[in-house]
Amino acid sequence: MNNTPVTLKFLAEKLKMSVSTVSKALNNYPTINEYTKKRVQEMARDLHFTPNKSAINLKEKKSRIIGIILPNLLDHFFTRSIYGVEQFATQNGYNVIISQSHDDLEKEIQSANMLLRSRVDGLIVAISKNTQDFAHLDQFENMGIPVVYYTRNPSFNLSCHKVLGNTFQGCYQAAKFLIDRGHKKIAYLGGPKMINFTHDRFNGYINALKDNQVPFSSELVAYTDFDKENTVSAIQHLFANPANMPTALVAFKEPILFDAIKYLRSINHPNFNEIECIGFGNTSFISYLDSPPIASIEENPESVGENAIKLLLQLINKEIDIQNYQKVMVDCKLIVHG
Amino acid sequence: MNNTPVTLKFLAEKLKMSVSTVSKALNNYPTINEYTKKRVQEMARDLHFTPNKSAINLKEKKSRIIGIILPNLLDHFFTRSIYGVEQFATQNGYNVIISQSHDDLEKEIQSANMLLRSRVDGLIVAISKNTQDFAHLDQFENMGIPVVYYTRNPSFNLSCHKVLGNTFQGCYQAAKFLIDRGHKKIAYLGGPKMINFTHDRFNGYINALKDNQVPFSSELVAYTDFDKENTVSAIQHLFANPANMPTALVAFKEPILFDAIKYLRSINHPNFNEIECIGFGNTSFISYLDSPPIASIEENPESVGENAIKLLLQLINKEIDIQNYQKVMVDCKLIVHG
DNA sequence: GCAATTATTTCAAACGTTTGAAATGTAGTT
DNA sequence: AACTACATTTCAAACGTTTGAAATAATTGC
Repeated sequence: MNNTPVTLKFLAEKLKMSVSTVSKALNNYPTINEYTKKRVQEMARDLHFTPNKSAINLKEKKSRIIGIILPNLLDHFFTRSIYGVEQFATQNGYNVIISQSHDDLEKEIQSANMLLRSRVDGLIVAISKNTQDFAHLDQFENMGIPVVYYTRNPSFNLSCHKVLGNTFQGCYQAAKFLIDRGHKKIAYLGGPKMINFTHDRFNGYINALKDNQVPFSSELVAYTDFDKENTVSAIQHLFANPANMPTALVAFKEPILFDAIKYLRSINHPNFNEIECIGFGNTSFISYLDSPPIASIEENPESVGENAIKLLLQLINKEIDIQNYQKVMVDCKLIVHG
Repeated sequence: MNNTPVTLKFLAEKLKMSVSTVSKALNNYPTINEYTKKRVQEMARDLHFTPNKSAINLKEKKSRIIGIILPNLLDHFFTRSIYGVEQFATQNGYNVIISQSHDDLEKEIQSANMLLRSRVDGLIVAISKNTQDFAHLDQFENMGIPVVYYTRNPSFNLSCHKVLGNTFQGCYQAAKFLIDRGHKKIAYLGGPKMINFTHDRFNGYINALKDNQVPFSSELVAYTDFDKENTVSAIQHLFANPANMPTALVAFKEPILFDAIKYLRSINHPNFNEIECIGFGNTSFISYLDSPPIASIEENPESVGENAIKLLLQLINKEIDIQNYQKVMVDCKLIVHG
């Protein structure tokens, strides 16, 4: 359609004034005559002038873009957390570029590099499950671009900003809830050991037992990655000893909890109807299950996202020194169903 | 950390050569001496030179960014379609900015404007459910930036590029499947009438009946938006007449199908166990349901996304004229469960 | 030893914007 | 008429990159 792009220069020529006047008029400089402003703004509107962000970025040395790297968009935790980020970012004039690592380090490095080239003003990242080396992410801080790790983070590393679900508290609460309902044999089905917070969740479980004088039994603890067969054998392990049969179950994440429930039903477990289960998640699908968990540990992903972007913006605006490493915990909430 | 940013100029000063030599060396120009290239590339690596994309975009007049606008990221159809887009875009050196409209026109306009300012090279969009006016999207084509509508599109408008699920074929196939299993009373639970393809799905249903000499009854058709109560009253309507009781159901989308199943079970519908259902979707949660649909209409979102980006890249590369409006249909596949 | 080639490097302008400093215009005072 | 004091506009450089044209250096042939 249009051959000549509508730039400040183009507007300036049309209006027979200088480029700077046009620029200042559009940016509402007080030194520009009101009538001039009106003329410029009308012409800009009529000709559909759209400022070129690349040019602005180049001049301003900032992009007003926040990068997000996360494993995938199929997990509702992540999509819900994005909601929190986007909401708050947009309100503050920032845009968001989302990049999926598909839990693959190579892809994560690619994403990081492209976001670096795009000169994002800050980065929010949930690392892939096999990220051990952080050179690709450290680059950002080396260039003065703040990075906030959220959820999945390098647990051993204290020299980075973190926003985490308080997964300890969530798991504690769940176990406590089951104890209060009279359960003495509460099984714990943990997640992949390489995910950093697997340990925190287990500690929440253990501490709830301890604080309430419920004896711990290692027979009642098993781990699984997200693989179905793996989950089944973990469950078989948990329900193996008739003398030590669980009456309740806390699971690392809802899909594996559902797998567990499904398995117990499929083998016609004698106490199936009495077993009370809780998992991390709280998906809307629960309402469609016939044997739903008694409660869910709601991780408040939107809030995690919002806290991450809030912290990031404070770092970008230098309200917090980039070296003054922060750790923010977002509490979980137990949602009792039915 | 670093005070002076590592730019071409900085490298040039370090190496005591001109900016252009450095640039050409990094871009592997044949006129540059091999030894020089090596020196430059090493220095660039050692100093972690990262080309500034804004500067390149400005010079090249293209961003190598594809914009996507879609209603939300909570619907797996959309997240799966993004997978297809991202995959193919990345392979071809493009990055993707995703923006959610939250099914709100105002937010969609904002997203469009920001993507326009970012000078995306192309746009893929699934419009919000109340987008009637397209000025904010037409801007792109006016600036020569191709737009591909996918899934949700302005149905009345032939002057735009479209990539659509062949929802007619999907629904036809589902109805045909049920007919072949001997059903004569197949109910149809449709989606919001303002979504453009609601009609196509209904037509698939109707045509399957017609082609197989199954009489049509308007009592067996009802519509719902995604609101639960609305769905329940639609279901009540479908199962109201004892003389015309459905034995099967085709639903617009799985969540509403699940609501339907749940309701029928809750009222202890006498034929509940015989009723066979099919919905659009195919989510992984189906495996956890006790009364799962007999089949799902898999819409192949990844393929829809991939077709959209393929078409878009052809338009960007001018392999297809921007005015030569294309319509691509992606077939659905019936997945029989169990 | 010098012109003719060829190889390699540098110059300079451009992309579209912002912004402090300088220039110009206008009105008010004396 | 000359001066000050503003109001308004323009100049010019800068941001980091690319690239054709021009300049320079190195090599070859005679």
